[in-house]
Amino acid sequence: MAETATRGEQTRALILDTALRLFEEHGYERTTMRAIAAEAGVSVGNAYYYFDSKEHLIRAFYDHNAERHVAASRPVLDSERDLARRLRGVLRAWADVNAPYHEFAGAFFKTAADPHGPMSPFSRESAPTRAQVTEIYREVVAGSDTKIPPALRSELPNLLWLFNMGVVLYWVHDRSAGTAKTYELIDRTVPLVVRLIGLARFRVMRGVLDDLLDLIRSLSGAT
Amino acid sequence: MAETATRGEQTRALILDTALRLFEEHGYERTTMRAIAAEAGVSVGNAYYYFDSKEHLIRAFYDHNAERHVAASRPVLDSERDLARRLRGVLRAWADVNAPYHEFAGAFFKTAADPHGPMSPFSRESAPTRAQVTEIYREVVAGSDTKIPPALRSELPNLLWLFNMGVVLYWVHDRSAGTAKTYELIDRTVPLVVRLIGLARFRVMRGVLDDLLDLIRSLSGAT
DNA sequence: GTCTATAACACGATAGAC
DNA sequence: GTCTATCGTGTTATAGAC
Repeated sequence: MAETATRGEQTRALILDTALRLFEEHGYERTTMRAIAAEAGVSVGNAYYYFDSKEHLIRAFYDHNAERHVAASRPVLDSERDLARRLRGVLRAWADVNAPYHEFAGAFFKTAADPHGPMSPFSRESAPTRAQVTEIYREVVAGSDTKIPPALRSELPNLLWLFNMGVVLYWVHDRSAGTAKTYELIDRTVPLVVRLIGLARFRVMRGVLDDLLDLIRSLSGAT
Repeated sequence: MAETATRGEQTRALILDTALRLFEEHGYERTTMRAIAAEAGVSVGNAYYYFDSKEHLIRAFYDHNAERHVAASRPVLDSERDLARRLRGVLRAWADVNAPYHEFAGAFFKTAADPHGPMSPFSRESAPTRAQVTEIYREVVAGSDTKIPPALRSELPNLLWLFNMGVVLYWVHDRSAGTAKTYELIDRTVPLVVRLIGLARFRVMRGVLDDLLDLIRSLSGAT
């Protein structure tokens, strides 16, 4: 593609890369905008020219990693048909992609938690990136040979995205070496989730499931 | 009890009350420590003498509201035996108690999301308050006449506390008038939860449930 | 449109005197 | 316990250069 990015794009990328590196090295809070600008060899004003705020650097990082997550999910989506393997592969891909940033992910998570802020994963500004990731889970479901109750099928990608958010929640709190516990969480919850999906066929579960889906449809859009 | 609080306790309470009032009136971010100190008639340094940081004011608020939640849950716990009614009553009590602070709860939520920060509901510093609230859910279960599978019984209070956190997550994002949607969420999820607990008796569910409980025991304590 | 340099502002937080 | 003075940092403003 375009080997030659415009000068602005280059500067923007330089500032972002520098910021991410300093965040990795010294943490988010302890990295000042002045330090980022100095290390990148630009003025503070220039950094603010490309990023409206320090938090917007996190958003750029978030969008960037969502794309890497999509790419890292490609192999398993192209090679596996079993639902559990597909889901497990995509979640592990997420953890792999984000591993280098685990140290400062807390700060990222904190700004993401601001309910009406632009960084919230539920916000309008996050909609494009959210759609991009939800699309992975649509493909996880669509490309699987596992039988899925039709009532559940359309809502399932959104539920799996929510499940992904749950894994993120555990991950940011995970202090085990190499976030081993998060990988264990993925490996052990995925079979449970798939079994629950299978259980949805049974008469006794159908009542609960239908009510749940009905509830989700009626309450979505609180933000 | 002690009609005469020490001077320190009085000053502390004065600062806290003033802060909460200003948070309600102008929001958390827009209320400065200078404004709190000025309005309370003390110096900024004195405010910091009693509260290590602005966020610690939120912690004091959180502890205070946990106590009010316990008190507000008393009536339903003393009068109802049905599990669904008890659970519903306690959750609605939480929403009632926190209603006046919904506007600035987002800021509170944001600082609570910092994984290794002292405000995280999973942190060691939060353990006493968390225990206090979990105790409500232990009582919800213990005082109920609904049949609960023994395997589930001991872990259930913790799971219900987690469920409460889920309701909080929805609540902070809820922009409906009077957070009507949150009350709807409570009213409609509680029967589902209770039905799921009942389903735990069935053979097909037992496998999933046992694995889940096993997983929880093995992964708890990631923080 | 892209970038620099410098100063200034607001606010959370701290130091040290009394 | 309480105060005043001061610091560090995110952010903005100004005034311009290429």
